[in-house]
Amino acid sequence: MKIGYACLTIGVPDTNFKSCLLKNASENNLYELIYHNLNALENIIDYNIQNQLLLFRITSGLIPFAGTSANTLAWPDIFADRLAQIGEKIKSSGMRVSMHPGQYTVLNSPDPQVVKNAISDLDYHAQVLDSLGLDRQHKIVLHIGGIYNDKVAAQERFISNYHHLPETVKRRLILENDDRLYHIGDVLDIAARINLPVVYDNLHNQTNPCEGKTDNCKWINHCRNTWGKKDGPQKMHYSQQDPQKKPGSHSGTIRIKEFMELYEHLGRTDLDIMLEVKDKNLSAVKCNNCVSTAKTIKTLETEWSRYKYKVLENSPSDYTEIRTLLKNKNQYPAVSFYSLIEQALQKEIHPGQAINAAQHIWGYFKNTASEKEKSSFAKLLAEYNQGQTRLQTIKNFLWKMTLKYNQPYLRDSYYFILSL
DNA sequence: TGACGTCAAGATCCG
DNA sequence: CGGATCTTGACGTCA
Repeated sequence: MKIGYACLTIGVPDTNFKSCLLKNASENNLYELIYHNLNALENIIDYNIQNQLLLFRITSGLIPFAGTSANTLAWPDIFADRLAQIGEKIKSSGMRVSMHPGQYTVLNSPDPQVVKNAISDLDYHAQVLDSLGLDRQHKIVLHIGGIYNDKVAAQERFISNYHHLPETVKRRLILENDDRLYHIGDVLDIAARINLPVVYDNLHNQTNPCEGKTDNCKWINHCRNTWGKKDGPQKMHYSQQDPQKKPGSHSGTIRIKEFMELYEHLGRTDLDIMLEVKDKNLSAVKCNNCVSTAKTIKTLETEWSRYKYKVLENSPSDYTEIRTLLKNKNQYPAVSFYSLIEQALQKEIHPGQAINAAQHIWGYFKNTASEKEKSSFAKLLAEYNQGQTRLQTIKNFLWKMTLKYNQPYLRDSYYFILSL
């Protein structure tokens, strides 16, 4: 079982993607953007390998405006070597990647121009994966599209347009249930007629269930049969509802107990799970660590080193409890560990605790900081105490100090990137 | 015509 | 001037 995340990282240096407005999409500009984005992608792949994250979705924004008339750059040729290099890392590490055109790529539109654009966009996605030198187990995920007042006709149009796709796309295409129009039953019907694998999305099935059936395991096992040997292991999308937001909104982090319930109820590990969640790689590492049986307390200690100051800021009592939990070096209490972190991060930050955590961070600098920096920090704390400065300002200051005085331990801390 | 979703660019505001 | 915060853009469908 591989567990992965989609498109972006948090807290990993030099992994941001760039884009531009349509009006600025000159060849020169596009060249620079692609050059930058391929470096970012390679840095993400490196990070994934280091952290044993072997499932990943590549962002559709990798090549800005690819597949549209705004980008006439021969990017597959120009960047052939770079793409091949990155592909080698993916292959040699055993990583599986995918791509997922968004809700605006609609293959079954009654408008021929929209269909043409969709085909061109799918072709672009296939070109990326082909240029990376990856086989057909590296998939392209697509939704069915719109209904246009006639669902039957719309489904027929999807199938007929599918047949017009180039082989490079067909061999990678897999279909996903969406949160509004085509539920998992619809998608299974369509997929059966054109022999495509189906990706089950649990949250989409919650907001758009098939015949009111929300038994995840049932649908997952149903979809299993759509996956052929050449397609690689079955894939599914997993996400959780953000309780604060409207139905269908992804949660900030994967609540680990809820995830483990599904994992254990499933009782099989011959499938890959793509997480869709705001904290991206953080949840992927979390879930990975919790399903792994081969890890030791050392893994959790490394994770703790990243979370600890953030936990201290939100909840000193949970901080103490986690430290106690990690004292027994012969156990591997991963789920308890992450549950306590989740509990801590849900708590409201009290100013006194925030100052305490900031002072812990400051401890790394108090002997080396200049007089000016010392007085700046003191001033910020005092202002924050009186409600005149935001906590974020203090954190920005400490982040600058972290880079200036090169403190790797702090540089990797989630204290700086988890804002909730 | 606005909402939907997602991200970063671009614009604007502030000290 | 630099940094923080707000608005816009790019896509297509549906209410």
